[in-house]
Amino acid sequence: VERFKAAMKQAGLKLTPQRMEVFREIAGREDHPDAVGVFTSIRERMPSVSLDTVYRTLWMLKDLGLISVIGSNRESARFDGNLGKHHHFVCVRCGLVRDFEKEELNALPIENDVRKYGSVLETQIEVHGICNACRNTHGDSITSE
Amino acid sequence: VERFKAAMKQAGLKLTPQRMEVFREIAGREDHPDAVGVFTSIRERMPSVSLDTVYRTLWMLKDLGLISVIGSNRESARFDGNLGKHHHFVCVRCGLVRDFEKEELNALPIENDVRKYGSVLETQIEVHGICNACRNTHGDSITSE
DNA sequence: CTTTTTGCAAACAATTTGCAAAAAA
DNA sequence: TTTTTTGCAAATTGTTTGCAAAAAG
Repeated sequence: VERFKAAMKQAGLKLTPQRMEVFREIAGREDHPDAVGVFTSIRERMPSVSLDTVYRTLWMLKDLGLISVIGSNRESARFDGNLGKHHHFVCVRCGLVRDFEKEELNALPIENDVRKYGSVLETQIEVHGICNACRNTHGDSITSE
Repeated sequence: VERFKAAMKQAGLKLTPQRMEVFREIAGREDHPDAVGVFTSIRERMPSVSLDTVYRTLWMLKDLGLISVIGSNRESARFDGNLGKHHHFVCVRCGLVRDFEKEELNALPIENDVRKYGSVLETQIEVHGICNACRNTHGDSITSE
C-alpha cells in the first residue's frame, strides 16, 4: 500500500480515491478478478466509480509494474496482485484461479527445449482441475443441460 | 483427416466443405490461431466462407474432442489441433505460441500443493519469453513509442 | 490555478443468434 | 425430399475513447 503511493508519486500521477480502491482490491484478493469483477466489488463501497476508470487504473497499475496480468489477451484479462514467483491452479469448470508456490518448479530445465523458438523470461505452471466448490455441486451445470 | 470424417459421421453431422477447411487449417498449423486467424486464412481459398461459420465449426470440433482450446476464456480463445500432451512457448511481445514436448514435465509432483483447491486433471507448462522474430525487430514497437 | 482524472455516452471490437435460402444425405 | 448448415444482418457483451465537469497537487 505504501509501495503504491510511492510509485504513484514517483511517476507523477495523482493519488485519487478510485485508484486507491482499485489497488487495494487487487492487492487484497487471492482470486484474480477481471475488470468487471473489480468494478463490482468496488462499487459496493464507492457507488460512483465507473467501469472505464477501473479499466484505466488496472492498465496503469500494470504499466507501473504493481500488478501483473494473467493470459496474453487484452480482452478478458485477469489481474494479479501477487508479484512473487508463483503458479496457478485453474478450475476448468468455473474458471476459479488460485496461487501456489513451489520452489522446485522455479528452475525447470526447459531452456534447451524452446531455444529454437526464442529466449525464456519465466516459466509458469498452470494446473488444470476441478475446484472443491465445483466437485460438490457435482455436474449441476453439465449433466442437467 | 480420416478421424475427422469418422467423427462427423459418428455424430450424425454433415460433412461440408467449410467444415473440412476449418479442420484442415487447425490440424495443419503449428501456431494456434484464434477464430479470426482461421477465418482469414480460409477465406483466401474459399472467399464465400463467413466468420460465424468458422466460430460454429471451431466450437463444434472442440465439442467432438478433435481440437482443444487454449486458455479458459470463450472470448479471444485460441484453437489447438495438437491433441498430444504438450506445453507452450508464448512470446510476451507478439503473442506467438509454439508447442514443445518434454516427457519429464508430464509427471510433476504438484498434487499435494494444490489439493486444498481441488483435484488435478492435467498440468501445462507455459514458458514466457521473446520469440526469435521479436528479438530481431528488437524493440521496434516498444523503444520507439 | 494548472494539469490530471473522472464519469458519461458514444464508439469499437469480438462473439453469438434468428432466419430464409442453399446444400448434404 | 427432409433435415442440417450456411451467410447475412442484427443483437449482445466486453473494452476503449472524446470530452466537459470535477478533483488533485
